[in-house]
Formats: sequence, C-alpha cells, structure tokens
Amino acid sequence: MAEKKIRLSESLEDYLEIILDLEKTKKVARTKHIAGKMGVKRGTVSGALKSLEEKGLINYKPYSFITLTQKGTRIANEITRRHAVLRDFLFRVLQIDAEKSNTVACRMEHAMDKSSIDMLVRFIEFIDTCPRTGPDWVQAFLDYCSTDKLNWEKCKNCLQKGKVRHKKSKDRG
Amino acid sequence: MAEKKIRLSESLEDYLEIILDLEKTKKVARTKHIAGKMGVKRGTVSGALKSLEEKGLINYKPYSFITLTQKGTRIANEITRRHAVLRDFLFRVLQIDAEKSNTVACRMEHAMDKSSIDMLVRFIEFIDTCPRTGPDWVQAFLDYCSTDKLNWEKCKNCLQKGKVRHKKSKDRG
DNA sequence: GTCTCAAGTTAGGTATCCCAAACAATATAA
DNA sequence: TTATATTGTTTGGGATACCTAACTTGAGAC
Repeated sequence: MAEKKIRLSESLEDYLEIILDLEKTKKVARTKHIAGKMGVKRGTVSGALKSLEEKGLINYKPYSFITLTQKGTRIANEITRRHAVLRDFLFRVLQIDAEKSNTVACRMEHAMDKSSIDMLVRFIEFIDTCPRTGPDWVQAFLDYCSTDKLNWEKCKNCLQKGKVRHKKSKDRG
Repeated sequence: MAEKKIRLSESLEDYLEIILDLEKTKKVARTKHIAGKMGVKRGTVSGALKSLEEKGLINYKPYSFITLTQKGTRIANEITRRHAVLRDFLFRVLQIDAEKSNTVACRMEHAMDKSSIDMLVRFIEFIDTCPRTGPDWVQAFLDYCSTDKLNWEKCKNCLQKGKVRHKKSKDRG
C-alpha cells in the first residue's frame, strides 16, 4: 500500500529535521531542545508536536519522550538530504560562506521537490567527475568571481596547463 | 537617505511580481487579474492590496487602478529577476522541464537573498563563457543524466573532438 | 516522603493568509 | 435612464504559527 503524500508546512518540515538530528545526537528529542533549535518558545513546540502526532509522524504522548515514526523518519531523512545537497552546492560550488550557505539551504529545502534535488545531485556529481571540470574548474570559478570578466590570458594558461584531465582520475570518494 | 529594508512575506512578494507583470502586459493591474494569477479569490486580493499600500509599495485607492510606487517597482524587479535566473538555471542547466522549472523557481525565489542570486548569476555566466564548459558541456550533462555513470569512452571522444574551445568564441548574446 | 524547580502543557491573544457570501460600485445593454 | 452583469470590497470565520503567562508534571534534593 503506497503511503499517502502528506503536504507539510515548511515549519513542520523543520521540526521533523530537528527531531531527527536530536535523535541522532542526544538519543531522544526534548521540547526544550527543539524550541532552542527552532528559535521558538516551548509552548509553540507543544502545539507543533500535537500536529505531527496527529499526522502519524512522531510517537508522542504529553510529558513523554518524542521519537519519529517510520514514516516520520523517512520524511526527515529526505529533508535532511535536501538540506545537505543544497548547502554543499551553495558552499562548495557557488562559494557562498558556510553560515549563509546553511541558512539559505534551510529555506530552499522546502521549495525543491525530490526530482529537482535529484537533478541537482546529478549535476554536482557531473561537475566533480567530468574531466572538463572537477575541483580546479570550481577554483577557476572563484578566480572568475574576483574579476569582472573572463580573463582570456588566464584561460589559455588554464587550458595549456593540462588542467583539463585527459585521463581517468582516481576515485575521489 | 537609504531605503528601509522591508521584510515582505512570500505572498506579498508574489503580489508585487504579478502586479509588475500586469502593468507590463495590460498597462494596469486589476483585482480580478491579480486574483487569477495568484490563484486566490478577489476578496483576498483586496486585503493584500491594503497591506501593500500601507507599506508604500503600491498606489491604491478602493475601486481605482493599481500601480506600483517607485519602491514597489524596484522590489518587484528584483523578485522578477530572481525568478528568471532560477528558472533559467533549472531549465537550461539542470534540464528540468519548463513548467516545473517555473513553479519551483517561483518557490525558490523567496528563499534566496540578493547576494546568493548574484553568485548563481556569475556561475551561470561562467558555465556559458568558460572555454572548458559552454553549451556542449551542458549537453554532455544531459548525456550523463541518461546513464548511471560517466562513460569514459564518451569522455575521450568529447575531449578529442576539440569540444573544449581553445579560441575565444564569438559573443553569444 | 515531600519540597522544589526545571521542563512541559494549556489558554488566551496577535498576525497572516485564505475562503464564502453579502454588499457596493461601476460598466454595459436595452 | 434604468436594469443587469461584472468587478471590487467588506465581513465573519477557519487554519497556521507564533507569543506570553499561568498552570501541571515529574524528577532530583533533602
């Protein structure tokens, strides 16, 4: 039986992501810690937990521990993956600083569906493995960003230096 | 005097974007058309217009025409630009189909700030102009997507065919 | 055991954003 | 000009998501 697709608000998606993180780092999620990570008050968290419980995404009884259900875990993992992919793209490819990459990724993760994220993953893989690009090409983008236009002298240099790999390179993890 | 930075909701940003579009295509924005484009009822639009008027972003008196103020125009243009940049990236680079590119861009535009979009613009420019990448590299990504892994035979082919431009190409608009 | 207090919940209030439906203004047609 | 249709506004109500403040629970200190 296929699972029904629940339409979650951005806020509830964030709660799931945080609960998953707390399960991993602290074994259990607590209202106080969720509130801290969400930047909201404890009372607000109680309401959100009730809502997640009604949707079958967490195991929750007032005053007891909070754990994700199987369904909740699956969704939380997907959101966490989106966050990680976007952060990686912003930080490593677009060269945006670490903190901003994280906060912008946190907003973007709700806007992209699975298939779009999958394409972005493939694209990042392609940049990393295509012999025409790879890490030094990303570095070249950084140089490009520090100038107004493409510096054709640098380009010649770049092409001559054999930076375009003509051999299969070793696996880079 | 520097303009105060107003924090607009995603919804209000969408209204501004649509009003700008209607000004361009129909000379004036009308409640009915805004409602149609936003996918909400007319009554909802009236409330939003009042809010935008209070923020000094539109010229609006009940039952009269709606036009953007200078400030409103500036913001609407910025949002429209974000939308266009993201749609272009999703469609042309990530090769997501046109309709989905548009709807996903419409959600993403609210998540990215100006500096992040600026980096994305630079990145797309870089892909388009760097002799190691360019249009045929984007095409190569499409090939890559249709297979599971990088096909090294294809890579050799690609590198040999001189597809990596060693001369400055003509301007491509 | 009971006292205390941090942690958690509940209740009441605000703001946003939507709808339906009643009402007002305007434009069109007869 | 008057009747009618369309467009725009207002009102009342629902959902979400936040807050503050009061209250409840439970776990550790004594």
